[in-house]
Amino acid sequence: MEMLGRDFYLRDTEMVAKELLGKLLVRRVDGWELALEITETEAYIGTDDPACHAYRGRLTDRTRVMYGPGGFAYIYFVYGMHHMLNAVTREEGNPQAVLIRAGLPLEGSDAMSLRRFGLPWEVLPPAKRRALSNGPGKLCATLGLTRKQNGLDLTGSELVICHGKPSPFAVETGPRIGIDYAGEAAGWPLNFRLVRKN
DNA sequence: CTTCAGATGCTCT
DNA sequence: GAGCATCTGAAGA
Repeated sequence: MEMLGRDFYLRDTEMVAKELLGKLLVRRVDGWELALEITETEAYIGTDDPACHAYRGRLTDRTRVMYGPGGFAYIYFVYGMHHMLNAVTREEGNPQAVLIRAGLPLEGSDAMSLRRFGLPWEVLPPAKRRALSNGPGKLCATLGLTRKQNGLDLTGSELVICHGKPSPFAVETGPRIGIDYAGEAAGWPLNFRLVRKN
């Protein structure tokens, strides 16, 4: 599978968020190659977005990666126990990012299952199979992503995004999740979900 | 299926 | 010290 190049990320964040749907998120760790199809994303569009960590130009150690060029991983820690994975977008100095909220295991599901539950994929009940990567915190736990991976180059090798198999799907748009503090901006239609028809 | 509380620690004021 | 881009299990309907 061909990896997305830097230019993919140096564009309009909303467009990148939509186009990341159906792409393959590939994580190489402990000799494994894990891959998920991205099924939900969310755009955080910079200094004028009250929900964005870089709102009003806030620049701290945590948000620093967002101020660099697109195509790098912005991974942060919330709620005392969960990590969130974002793909930084736009050019250097324009702090925007796409939160990867969910995916479907496509490769290495056995390794993912062992990492999360200590059980092989074959014996996982359907509910636990779904729980591997149907939320942003779960996805990071399953792929072994923590703040140690913050700043990884998405055009490198440990964590990359590739073109998926061509397969038609629809895109559903909705409000962003879990950011009520952002007021009206929570309702901006910047959440995108991949929906495949039957 | 739904709601709900508690967990837990880093980040910024 | 307050709040957070969440998850889980338990309980009810």
